[in-house]
Amino acid sequence: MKIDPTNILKEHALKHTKQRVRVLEEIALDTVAISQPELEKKLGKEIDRVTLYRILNIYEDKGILHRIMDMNGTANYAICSSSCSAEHHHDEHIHFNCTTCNKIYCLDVAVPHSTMPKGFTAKTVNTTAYGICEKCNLAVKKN
Amino acid sequence: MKIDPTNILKEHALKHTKQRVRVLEEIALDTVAISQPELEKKLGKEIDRVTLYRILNIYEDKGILHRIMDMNGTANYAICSSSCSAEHHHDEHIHFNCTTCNKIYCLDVAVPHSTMPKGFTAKTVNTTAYGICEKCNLAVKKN
DNA sequence: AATATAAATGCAATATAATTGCATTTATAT
DNA sequence: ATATAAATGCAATTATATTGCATTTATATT
Repeated sequence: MKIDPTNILKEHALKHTKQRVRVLEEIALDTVAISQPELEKKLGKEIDRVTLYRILNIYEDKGILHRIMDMNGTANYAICSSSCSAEHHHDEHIHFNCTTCNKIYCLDVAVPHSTMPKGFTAKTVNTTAYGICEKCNLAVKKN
Repeated sequence: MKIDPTNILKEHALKHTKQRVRVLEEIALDTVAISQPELEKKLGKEIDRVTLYRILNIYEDKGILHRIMDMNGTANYAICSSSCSAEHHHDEHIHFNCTTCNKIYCLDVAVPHSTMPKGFTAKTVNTTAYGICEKCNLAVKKN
């Protein structure tokens, strides 16, 4: 995914700081979502823990990133598709959480719709499939 | 939901202790999932924090409870339907997470199936809808 | 019913994660 | 060039989870 951090920050009226740029760069490196601890490990020397928290929060608020919780309650972040906004996260796609390598993929698969019971109004629907990802499936075959 | 703690414990070859019974009783009170902090608040006088963690973990392992993470990374617990086992959690239903009261409902709605991309093998699929639950929707209308 | 023993509990200590307050630094509008 | 409003980093705090170990408890056996 090719992103332009400077432009993203401008679009959302956020100050352009090197920490904010670095976070976006790091997350954009992979289409796979990256976890908070991984980010912290990668950026820990350059960016303070607290600052990282704050940057991730503001990015989520603005709809720049979206946050996916894995089964351990760890936050994972991925760049939102361009149609996201602060009001409405367009994260109605399927996440695939590999139980071997723990990576979270954003799958390009339509979310099947299901009707809610009477009285319940759904805003967003999130589907996460747990299983073995392509890479780990291949790794098993090799051994 | 009518459950028999003594029987459940026996079925899973778990020792019958008053703490374990209390946890099951408390969770069975409501069809809605209960969060770890809520449980802790309710049982904190009777059961030690650590013991509670351990009981919840063992119940999850055995397939007696299933754990649903809410968007804050907080664990919520609900009694598994009888078809659950240690090997295979039958949690292929839809959860509804109310963004107002934060409660998580286990909806009795079939999970729509979606096909995984080539190379990905899914074991379980979890769908969570976020929105306003029946109770909170009614509460709004009243005001 | 008494007792051996293996497991569960509770407490203290430790580890890990997240948040808050505040002084300093930095981006940007003028 | 500079004023100022915001972001950062650090220290301290608070919250959450885990580990080790002594004590208690459930249950199988006699």
